[in-house]
Amino acid sequence: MNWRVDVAVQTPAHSALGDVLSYASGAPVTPGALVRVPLGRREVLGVVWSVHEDETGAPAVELKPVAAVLDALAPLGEAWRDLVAFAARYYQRSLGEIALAALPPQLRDLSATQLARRLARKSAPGTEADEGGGGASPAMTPSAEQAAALARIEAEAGPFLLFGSTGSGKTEVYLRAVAAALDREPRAQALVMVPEINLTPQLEARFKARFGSGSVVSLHSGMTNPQRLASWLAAHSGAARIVLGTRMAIFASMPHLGLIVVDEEHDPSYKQQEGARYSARDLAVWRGRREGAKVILGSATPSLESWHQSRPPEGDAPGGRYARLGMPSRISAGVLPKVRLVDMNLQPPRTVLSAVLLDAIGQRIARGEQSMVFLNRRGYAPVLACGDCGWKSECPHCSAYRVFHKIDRTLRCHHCGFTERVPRACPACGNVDIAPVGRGTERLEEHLGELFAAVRRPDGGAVRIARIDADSTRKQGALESQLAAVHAGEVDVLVGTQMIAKGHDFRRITLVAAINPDGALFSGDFRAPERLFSLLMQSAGRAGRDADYIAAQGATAEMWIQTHHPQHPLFGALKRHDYPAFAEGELADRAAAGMPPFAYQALLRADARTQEAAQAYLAAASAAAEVLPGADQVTRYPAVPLAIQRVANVERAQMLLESASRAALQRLLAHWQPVLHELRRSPEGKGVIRWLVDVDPQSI
DNA sequence: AGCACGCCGACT
DNA sequence: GTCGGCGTGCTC
Repeated sequence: MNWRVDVAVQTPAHSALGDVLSYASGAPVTPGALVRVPLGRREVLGVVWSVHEDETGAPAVELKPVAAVLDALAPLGEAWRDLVAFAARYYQRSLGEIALAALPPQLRDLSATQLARRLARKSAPGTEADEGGGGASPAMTPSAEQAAALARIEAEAGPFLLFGSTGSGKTEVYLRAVAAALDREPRAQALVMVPEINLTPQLEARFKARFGSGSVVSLHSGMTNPQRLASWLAAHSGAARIVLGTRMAIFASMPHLGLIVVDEEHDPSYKQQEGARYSARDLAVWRGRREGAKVILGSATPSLESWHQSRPPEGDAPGGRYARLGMPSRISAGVLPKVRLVDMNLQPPRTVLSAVLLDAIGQRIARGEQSMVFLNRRGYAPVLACGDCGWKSECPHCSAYRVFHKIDRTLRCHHCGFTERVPRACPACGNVDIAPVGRGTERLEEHLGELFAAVRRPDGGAVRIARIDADSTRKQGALESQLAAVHAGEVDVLVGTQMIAKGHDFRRITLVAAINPDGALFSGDFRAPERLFSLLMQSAGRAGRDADYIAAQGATAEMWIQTHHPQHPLFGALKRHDYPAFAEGELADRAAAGMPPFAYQALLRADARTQEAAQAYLAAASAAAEVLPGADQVTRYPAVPLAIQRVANVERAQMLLESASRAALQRLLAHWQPVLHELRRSPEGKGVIRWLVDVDPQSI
């Protein structure tokens, strides 16, 4: 008897190959099994998607046989395959691309015997770590708010939006919800996701302290391939009861999944920005429903999508699909920091740091407290310019300026990476008087150093200023050691990008300042205010985390914001720490303008040698979409260049699709896919390097 | 995506 | 005379 085995292999999103490739097998193979199959001249890893009995015996086309079945490993479950299939369909990618990306990379290079050997070694006695559960650290008594949230999580199906301000103890709720889920069923597993790799170590420590280290594994791209494989295998076998990870972890194979937690669910990093552009948060909700696992989305500043989805019923209008659990009180520090706005219109022109803010920082230094100054732009200056001829440090390959990095005297393009030494004189006219324009964290650090040069700390020492951004933390372990220095009190003023605003628990910081956040207020990107509000709330949350310290010092934690628009409603809501008010305002605007979450969007992007070629492709694609199913309910906007039109000598253009009906948009996209593929081969597709579809784009 | 084949410039 | 540039084409 012969079988035809349909296998998902890593075929690119827009190759002419179908979703699955068929192979011959002399024995039946279980769907979900991992196999090695010949593809062209090489042999690749694949996932068996379906198996058909081949009754004819003599097939029309000769199929190549399956090379090997990795039968040491249990086949991937139906629920996992459904998740992969859904993600592939929804985000317009090939099945194999998602399926293979969801597996640990090392699995691709392992033969059947190598894998079997590895698994045998893993299950050998002596390698088992301590059992989870028993060595659990004692938990504190939950607050009334935490207890109420947990009771609803226990009683209702969810999904839940846990809306808790910074310091309200969301992590304790996660820990207890995980404990409850694991107790409910002896084999149950929990998946806990965080937005950034940097945030995994402290969370991992808390979970290991509570549940024992043997049952907790991590899954993120900062791990080595062998580590990732080990974690993945532990999750797949059920040995790991708890998986902590970044967005990639949403595809972890967890046969007994009972709970999914998405911490900081509003964070943009849950949306993958290259390759398959999936949202791990949205997939978490889908996966939870498919597998009967509870889902908890947690945030102090939820995404407007989740906030809207969790709206309570009002009059005869039904509520959203999520249950909203509010935890407004801050337990780790008595009061939220006081928000102070500095009206920069009243400051001398071109002021970087206002006198009042400098004074406030100076007072902190005098008291031995720490301050954090935050500017979302790394480098010394965003542009270098010639005063004589008007030359600017443009990148020759991109439509952007190269950033001046004084520390190594380079001009660096933050888009394509092109780096040169800073010229001694203007490359255009030879003038030696070329000057930095604007400021980044490097320059701010230098500037603060000059301003506080004469100031002494209480112990008589000089003021210590440190900077944390992508440049200062490039080396392995650099972030950890710099954070440790801040914690140890070895820093008085910390300068940094948004990297320092996220999650890190600085105990001794009593002042946080945003130097220049105005850019996002009137940005073309409709989500910019939402991101700014969230960032400022999170930054504010960094101040005064150590309640005992604050109380003992009689200090007040403060969040300072320098702005030219102190009357802006965003700042009004921020002053009151009133996310709901901010959200209602934004949602009203979005509803009026017919934007998400009241509409669904997708982008078609084309990259080409010339802008004309990119736009011609998009225009042809738009014209072809006219007659497709769903087109009558989908608005197609004209093709436009991207904000940064050219990167690494590639011209980029995009086109927005929008619909009040997610189904209609999906229908159109599904029918569009083959057309887009074909169009690339036609004259209209001449010069197009690549195209891609981004469903539910993060920014447009 | 890989990995081939295939047809035109500067080097041992 | 070869090494190698990346343009098109194919992979069950």
